[in-house]
Order: sequence, then structure tokens, then C-alpha cells
Amino acid sequence: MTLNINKLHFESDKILSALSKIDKQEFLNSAKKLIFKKGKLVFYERGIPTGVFLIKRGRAKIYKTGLYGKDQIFYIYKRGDLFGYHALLCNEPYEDSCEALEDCEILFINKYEFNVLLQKIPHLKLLLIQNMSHEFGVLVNTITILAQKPLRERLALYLLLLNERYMDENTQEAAIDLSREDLANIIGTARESLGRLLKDFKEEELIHIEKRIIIIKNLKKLERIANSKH
Amino acid sequence: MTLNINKLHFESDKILSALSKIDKQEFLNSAKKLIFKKGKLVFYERGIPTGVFLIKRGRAKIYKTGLYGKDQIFYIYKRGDLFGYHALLCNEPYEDSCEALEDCEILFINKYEFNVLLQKIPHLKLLLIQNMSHEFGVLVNTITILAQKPLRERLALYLLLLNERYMDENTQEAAIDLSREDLANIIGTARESLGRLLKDFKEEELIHIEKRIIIIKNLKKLERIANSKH
DNA sequence: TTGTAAATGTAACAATAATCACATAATTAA
DNA sequence: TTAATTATGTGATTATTGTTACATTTACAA
Repeated sequence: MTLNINKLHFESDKILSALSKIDKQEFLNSAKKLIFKKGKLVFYERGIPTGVFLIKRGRAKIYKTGLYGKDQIFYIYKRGDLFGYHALLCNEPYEDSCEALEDCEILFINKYEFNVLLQKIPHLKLLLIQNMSHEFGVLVNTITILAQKPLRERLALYLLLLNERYMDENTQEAAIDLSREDLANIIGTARESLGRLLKDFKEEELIHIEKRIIIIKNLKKLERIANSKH
Repeated sequence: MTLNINKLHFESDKILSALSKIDKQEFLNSAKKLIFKKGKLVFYERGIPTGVFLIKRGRAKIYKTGLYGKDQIFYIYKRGDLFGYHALLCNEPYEDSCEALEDCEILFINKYEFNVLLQKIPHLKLLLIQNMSHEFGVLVNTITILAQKPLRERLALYLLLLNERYMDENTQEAAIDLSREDLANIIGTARESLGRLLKDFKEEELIHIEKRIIIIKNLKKLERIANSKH
């Protein structure tokens, strides 16, 4: 199981970017701009879906609240990502929650408009099918990693994934800006265990830490750790 | 997080059963019957998808091979379930493998025929979208359970799920017939740890064990364990 | 700016589950 | 049927990770 980081990416930006210029415009015309301040909920478990979302600025986490407030974070959405369509499409309440990690500018397309778009743009239906099929594979990989990889390898692997999620489009430099709590909830461990490991990684000069910000110094070595056969 | 077992079911039988009689016939007409002996691979990781599958008789597991042969099993498909369409629909190699747990009779619809069906039966496209949306929620729940629930609760929960998967359609009685290895690979633990827990469950009169077969004796109590807030 | 609350770091300790080593039982193939 | 292989059970030991308790730092709001 040599892990390709691609197999952990939802690629939720591909839906919109694959539309023709005209279809894309049609899509954007149906949207309404919303602002979510850092920490605000975009949607929440057991809530009834009312539409889909497209991030213009900022990042948001999707997660599931476990017992005693220990959340499980599945993914970090960023600029360009379309999300929130699963629960809408299967007519079920949300299974997960979404919270803004930073101040976010989000385009919202309501249920009715989205259905109209699905009718008007047949290609959109196909793109959704393709994307959800891909997501299935990603989640399957996530399960295997969380269930089988030891903590150290999981951390290395998710740092690589987050490196992409926090990459600046212009400078191509990444600074992972997450609370320790959130990072622990991504790799599925306790905050304290994460802290110990981060200290190790720092001492091994794999990462640089400045306050809460993590910058990757040695990508190759992290890849080797992420893929080691324990 | 009170867990509804429904939220762990793929409901892969709903796709075909939701089609009209005519569409269903059309679908079945495109199929070719295949026999897979117990232990045979239906498809495998990194293989190129060539079609979709529908189980008529028997059960099959989908899983991902981890490191050192420790597999992670995601689901047990049974009679009526349609599967194997994810990789086909996103044009990617299989992310997981599928193996017959018993002698299986499986209907196979090849890629070309399946695409024809998707064109001919618009409702099929919608049903796939709905089902994959639902599956997303299931996988998200699976991740949370594997990452957060202690072993004992995980075992209780999965026994309940398997109780449905191994329910006889006629007698409404279930006998879970899996190797200890497979069961361990479902709940994400070592074979030995599973064995010890099964012994506990047996002593607590929650289950009855006869050879490899597990029969649930006290469903209510298992539900309580599965949902306990550790 | 400054006080307050929230987030993070750290060390000792505990618990859970994995691993190892081997006995025993159950299948399977000759 | 019987030998051989595979699956399962069991106890001792170890490793990993979680928990607890508290110090320290950082962020935020008045």
C-alpha cells in the first residue's frame, strides 16, 4: 500500500472547473454570496439540507461530533471546492457538520436552484457522479489509514495532505494553520499525543513550528515515514 | 452520537429495487451470469474496472489490503446488492478488492452495456447519485466509529450490523458466518484481541458461539454496549 | 493595554490493545 | 481416513496511546 496523496483528495474543485464557461456562468448566476466568520457553522449534523456551497475565500472543516466533544474531521475545504451536496442529493439530514476555520466567503445555491441547474446542465449530473465515485475511494483509504497506520505515520501522511490544502496559490508556499485540537481530530488522536509527536518531528528537523503554524522542512523524509511499512 | 444501524448500511439493494418493472427487466437483460467460488476475487485493487456486479446468491467482502496482509474490510455485500460501480464511474482503477465469502452467483453488466443503460434509463443515474450520497454518510460514520469507539463497543456495533447482513430472508434468523480473521479485519483489531472479547461476550450471554458461527442472544444489551458513552 | 479565557506544552501514570509463542481444533486435499 | 494445512484459543509480555494534572503561553475582548 504505497500511498498516493491524490487518493486522499476529494478534488471537490474539479466539478466547477470542468464545466464549460457558459455552464459555469449559469451556475454562478444562481449563487448568493454569504459570509461566515471564523468558527461559524455552515451546516450541522441532523440539520435539513437547503442547498450547496462553493468556497470563494477561506477554509472550512467537515467533521462529525463524537462522544464528549471529540470530533472527527474528514476534510478541509478550500477556495474552489463545492460541497454539501451529499445530504441534499439523498434527501437525508446532514451526517456531518461544517465549520469555518477562517473568515469565509461562500457562494450558496439553494436546493431549488440546484435542481434547476441539474436539469439545465446534464454534464453537471455526470460530474457529480464522477466526483462522488472518487470520494468513495478517498474515504475507503481514509478508513484503512486510520484503522491500520500507527500514529507517527498518520501524522506524517496528513501533514503532506495539509501541505497541499494550505498551499498559497501564488507563492506555492504552505503554512499549516490549524489548532492542535483540530489537527489531533484529523489524525484521530489525543491533543497531548499529537504534541509529543510534533516535538519529535521538530527535533528531527522535518518541520518548523512557529506558534500554531507548521511548515514542512523535509518533504521527502515525511513521505518516507508516511509510507514506511512499520 | 446515538447510532442508528441504518447509518452503516450501504443500501446497495435499493438501486435495482427502485427501478420500474420494465427498467429492471432491461437491466437484467444486459447481464451475464457468473459463478465465483468461495475465496475467488471478483475484482482487485489497481485493476481496471470492466463492469458492475449484482449478487444473486452468496456473500462477498470488499476490502483494502493493508501492509503485511492485514486487510481492512468495509462491507459485506449480499443477495440483491449492486456494486463495483464507483471505480467504473470515475474512470479510476479499483481502490478496493472484492472476494467471494461463499460460493456466489453474480450478474455482470459490462462497461458498455452499463453506459447504454445509463442513457436508456435516466432514473438509474439519479438512483446512483442518491445511493452514493448515502454511502458518503455511511463511510463518514465508519471513520468516526473506527477512530473513536473502543474495541468492545465497535464489536457490539458490528455484530448488530452483521446480524442484518446474515439474516435469512425466510426464517428471519441470523447466523454470522465469518472467519475470526475477517471479523477482526472488519472491526479493525488483531485476531487475538477479538477472540478474547468474543469470549467475554459469550460469558455475558450476549452471543452464542458454535464453531466459527456467531448467533446473537441479547440484541438489546448489545445495542446498549454499542451506544455506551464510554 | 491589560485582564481573562482559551490553547498549548509537559511529565507521570494508566489502560488498552498488539505482539509473541505456542497449544489445540477444524478443514481440506490426497 | 489420515496427514497436512489452516484456523482458532490462550497466557505472558510489551508497546502504544490515552488520561490526568498542572504550568505556561497565546489570543481576544473590554
